[in-house]
Amino acid sequence: MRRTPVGRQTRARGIPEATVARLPLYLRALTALSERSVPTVSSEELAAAAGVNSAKLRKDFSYLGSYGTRGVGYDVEYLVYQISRELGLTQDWPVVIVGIGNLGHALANYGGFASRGFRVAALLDADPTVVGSSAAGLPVRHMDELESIVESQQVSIGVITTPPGAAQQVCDRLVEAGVTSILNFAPTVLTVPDGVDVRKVDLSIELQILAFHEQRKAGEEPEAEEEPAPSRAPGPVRAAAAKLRRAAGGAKETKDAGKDAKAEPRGESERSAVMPA
Amino acid sequence: MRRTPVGRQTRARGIPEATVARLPLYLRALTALSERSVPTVSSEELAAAAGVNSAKLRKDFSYLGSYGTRGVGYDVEYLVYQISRELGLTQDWPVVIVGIGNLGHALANYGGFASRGFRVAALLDADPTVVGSSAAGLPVRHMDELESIVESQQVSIGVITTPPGAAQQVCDRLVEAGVTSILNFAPTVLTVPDGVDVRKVDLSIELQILAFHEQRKAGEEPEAEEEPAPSRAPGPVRAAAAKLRRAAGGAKETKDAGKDAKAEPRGESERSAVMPA
DNA sequence: TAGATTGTTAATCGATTAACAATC
DNA sequence: TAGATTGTTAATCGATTAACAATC
Repeated sequence: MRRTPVGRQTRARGIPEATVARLPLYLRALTALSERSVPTVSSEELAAAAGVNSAKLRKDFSYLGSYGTRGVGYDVEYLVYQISRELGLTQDWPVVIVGIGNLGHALANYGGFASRGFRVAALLDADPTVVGSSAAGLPVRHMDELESIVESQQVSIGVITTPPGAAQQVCDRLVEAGVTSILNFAPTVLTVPDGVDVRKVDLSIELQILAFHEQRKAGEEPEAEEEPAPSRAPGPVRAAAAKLRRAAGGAKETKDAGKDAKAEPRGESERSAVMPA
Repeated sequence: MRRTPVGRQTRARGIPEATVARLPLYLRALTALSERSVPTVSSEELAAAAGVNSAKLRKDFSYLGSYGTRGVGYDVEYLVYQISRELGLTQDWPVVIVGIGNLGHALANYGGFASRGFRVAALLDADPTVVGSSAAGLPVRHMDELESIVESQQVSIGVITTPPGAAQQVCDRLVEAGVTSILNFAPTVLTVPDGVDVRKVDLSIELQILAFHEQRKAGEEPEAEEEPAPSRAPGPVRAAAAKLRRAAGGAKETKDAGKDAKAEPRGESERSAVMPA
């Protein structure tokens, strides 16, 4: 259905985004099995290790091709290779990291990059007091060198770990220099031209989502006390009301403890809240 | 439809997970407007600032209640308050960070936490050479103190930034001590009992997803050269084949450049690849 | 062969989007 | 009033899941 008319050994294209986002999970689980020299694995076992359900895993794999053996399972090594290839991890990806603060340092040292074909081509910073220092055995170089590094090392992926104020400007320079994929850790929405991919990691978003659910675990009162009625008055009056409420502040909000006030295992969200059985 | 039978001013519960995940984006955009003293904003403007489309934003807000004014837009301050309240950010959330390496340091210093009601109650580490040092003005304390800190400070959220090998064990102790929400930065699938939420941030997954799309930008050949036919032989033979191919290694894979080989703007994925127009 | 497990179908569920009536 | 913009509907799209025929 999603599959393109299948020729002889042409595999389907148009792998769903949700599937792509899970391939790294499978790959990690498979790599662990491989290191333990486990030769084959069933969809049930692998799904458990990756924290998803087995029907989803089989469906996901079906987009890649028929790499399993009925009655037996999947060959671990073969699948590691196929998924790696599908993700593009069988080739070398030079990346630059821009903004070498705490987070830039952490990323430069992060083992998960190198082991997956990502090679830190350079660490860059605009601050002269940081330039010249070293992180993860690499020298921190000045932003001025960005263009020449991107060009000479054929860098197509940039990682932004600058303060939010500098992110768009850095992004523009990366794109101008030829980078076509950007991983943004700065809490800013980046604007990029067509053909450039941006993905974002916001360290506080996940925490906020946890707070949302945590809040619901707390308020179990069946008959909850009501919020003051939302004012129907126009803007300014509302704003004033908001300030008043905010001033009232810290008071724990119980309000309507609804049907899902109970801890709700969210299953596999896109963002992969993993709750294996 | 999703709405519970509506009483007088009871707002809907059961906000979709996808909506919850976007509330922090809206909140950030609104906070920026608030700092510029912008009094009201339309769904169109706010959507652009948050990097989503306006229909989605209005739909999202409709789950929270009717906080806009037709013909006018939304009162910025009022909406900041409502979203903060919905996310549970109007209360104080003490968190512990376990594992004070580079990433733990980065998180301890991360401004986005404090500004949203998250307070670092303690930094913990098992390594005696790290214990006693300080990060972000806080002393690093020994793991032994975990239980007493969680109890005395009523900590319900724990952040794990340990090496992968230690993560499950740390998780178990956190849960045992009373923590019911866990943000996991270690690349491991954590097992937790019902009622405990786990969210995961994997720094390399996003990079792998970028690589997947980057790979497709490169191979534009209309008639692509085929992959060697997937072997239909059983396990061991495949494994051998895989090893052979891997040895052949670095060679750039062009293979089937399918219909979506072109750079595909992914729109708003769950993981929020933001590509504003 | 009998047992195991894949790959696929089809039903269901949830999320996105355009369009527009309601209404400020 | 006329213009603007929300809140909601309904259609569409995409993702999940259980179930099972195919087949090792």
